[in-house]
Amino acid sequence: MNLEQVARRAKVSTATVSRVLNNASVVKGSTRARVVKAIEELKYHPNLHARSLAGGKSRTIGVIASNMENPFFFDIYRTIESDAHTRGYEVMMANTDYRPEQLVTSVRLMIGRRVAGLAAIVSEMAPELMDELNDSRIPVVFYDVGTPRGNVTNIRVNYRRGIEKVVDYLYSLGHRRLGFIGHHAILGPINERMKAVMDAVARIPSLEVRMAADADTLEGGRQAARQLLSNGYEPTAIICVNDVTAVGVLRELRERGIRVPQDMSVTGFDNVKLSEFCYPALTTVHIPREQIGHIICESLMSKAGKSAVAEAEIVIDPEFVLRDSTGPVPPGK
Amino acid sequence: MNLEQVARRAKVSTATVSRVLNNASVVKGSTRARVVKAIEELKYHPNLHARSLAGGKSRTIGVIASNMENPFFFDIYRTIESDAHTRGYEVMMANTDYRPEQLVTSVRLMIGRRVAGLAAIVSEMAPELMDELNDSRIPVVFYDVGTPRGNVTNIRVNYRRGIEKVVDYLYSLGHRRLGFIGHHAILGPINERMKAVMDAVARIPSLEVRMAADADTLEGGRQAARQLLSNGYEPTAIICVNDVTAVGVLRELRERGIRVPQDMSVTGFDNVKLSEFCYPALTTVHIPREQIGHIICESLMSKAGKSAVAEAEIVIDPEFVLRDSTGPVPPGK
DNA sequence: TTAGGTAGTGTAAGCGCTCTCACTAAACGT
DNA sequence: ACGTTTAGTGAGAGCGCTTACACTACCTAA
Repeated sequence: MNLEQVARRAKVSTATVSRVLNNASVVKGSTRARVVKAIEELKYHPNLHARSLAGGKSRTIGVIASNMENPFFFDIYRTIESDAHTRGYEVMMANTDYRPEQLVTSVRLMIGRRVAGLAAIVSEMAPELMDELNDSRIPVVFYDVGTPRGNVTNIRVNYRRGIEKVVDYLYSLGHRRLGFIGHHAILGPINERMKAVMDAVARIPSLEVRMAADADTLEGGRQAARQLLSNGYEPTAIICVNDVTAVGVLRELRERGIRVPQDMSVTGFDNVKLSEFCYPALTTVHIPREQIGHIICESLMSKAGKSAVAEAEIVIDPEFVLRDSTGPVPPGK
Repeated sequence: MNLEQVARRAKVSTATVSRVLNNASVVKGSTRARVVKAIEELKYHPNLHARSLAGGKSRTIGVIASNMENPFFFDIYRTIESDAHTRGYEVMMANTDYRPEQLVTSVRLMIGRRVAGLAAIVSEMAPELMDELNDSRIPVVFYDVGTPRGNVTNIRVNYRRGIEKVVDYLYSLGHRRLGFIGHHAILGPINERMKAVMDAVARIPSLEVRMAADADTLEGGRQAARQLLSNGYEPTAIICVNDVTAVGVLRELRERGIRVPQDMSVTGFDNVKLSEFCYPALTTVHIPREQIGHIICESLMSKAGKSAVAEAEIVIDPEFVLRDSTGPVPPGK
């Protein structure tokens, strides 16, 4: 089932069928009608591979994320998808599960598909990628990792500033022994995040912090909390790398009969919808995911034409969100 | 950057480069090494469109879901992806947001990409699709909707049975005035689900039920709860179409100072991970999402070769899961 | 010695499209 | 009457691969 069969049935050339498919206005009404009829009768579906091969373009943008299960990533993805659709682009998604090899595989897949643009919302990195991407000539946006290059734009959140806001607030409530719950992402910005926490804590001499990490899931947060609390360490507040793990932490604390926020304060990060719906609602830090999605699309789509780039690096300052999971340090602690 | 340039640099023909790319064992070691070197030096990435055009196959399977934001769909997706990868297939995802037109668009997209198999985990339907899919000759699995045909397998959950278990349990606790929270999915099985609820309730004369619906999100569940409780109707138990909306309902009840389960019982559906992590943990019905994913892959991949199908329709009986969000009807109600 | 493998490689015909260019016929201007 | 423009269509070259087939060495057996 191909163009030629449609052409034959409509008694036109393949060129004309192609014109009809691409809405070229040059086709006469009656001819167009014949072609459309043939297409429907034959239930013809153009081969997209042939199309992008011949056309040299794909009108598709690729989105790679570390963990689509976490609504943080999904929210960005959704915005990109919506923006892309309104501009007539398709979106292809890929998940890396925080695995650098999978990142490499996914990037190669996207390059192989000759995407018109590529967004990588990932925490992991593989050094060889930057070179490959650079001379693939594809417009690329990295969130959180990577370095700005010719065709590569970067968006990052001032994580350090966000953490400082959290730490300062907890300090003001009297907390001195803190815990930090991370997730497994050996390379890249999570280390930076750990470092951000360390630094934020180090600014204030009387503060103390211990860390634990597990998967970036509800269950992972719970496991990490178990780990953190298993060594006799008794923090009065737990800072979580994101909202999802924080909800896992809440669960573990409930299990142990530790009340939040009376006995223990907990903070999230991202301000995902779930953070308002869990109990208690999480004090967190808002990351403007829609804005990030829009910026990514804008950057990708505009770059698609020319190669001039307005800004190579965009930094976002996150906002502190106060809810119910934080309170004054319990008396006597 | 194409095969020919690689061939030139490695001083071989394009056929040989192609053989190397496809691991044909026929190539001599030294030749293969030259080609691999050239590929790396040129940072060559084969054009996947050309590949599947020439090869006539795509080694890609398509997955279409109503709402990837809901972990129910994502869990199935993940299983499919994992199974597919181990068999050397790629997966393409598409979201419909419960919109039938979007389903049609997505299916056409997948057909256009000549996917090796297609899984539609959707609640919506468009009648014209079944014909199109049928003579696309692509192996298809529908979850929850559609009708078995030549190349179309169906998987469905015995939703009716699941609801009956929930209703019976609530009845045994003394509940007589029920609420049902659905989501917007006008066509397809949600109506069936509404009907299943009606029927399950109708079996027991003393039972009464009212319905409300909104989006399939946390916020949607909350809105629907508001709607349900706004008319002076005072149910003692709320049955939710799934866990996500149930968590939204919990939030609204908390807001209103209605305690769960002391003042009101709430049930979910799906047994998504979140249902254990919210507070109180949800009484729900388990749908074996991994099993569903495996069945889908099995069906798609095995059918890829021959067209003989073992079973055209597979029905799964869901299991009741008792947790903390349900309790005896409050005294005096 | 020669016929017949076999291993390794090259040639070239597609795959199903898009798009440039050439062409025809009708409409126009002078 | 004639050239000139314009609208509509067709022919055919490519896009970057895969793969059937042809070919060249070299080896083996009778």
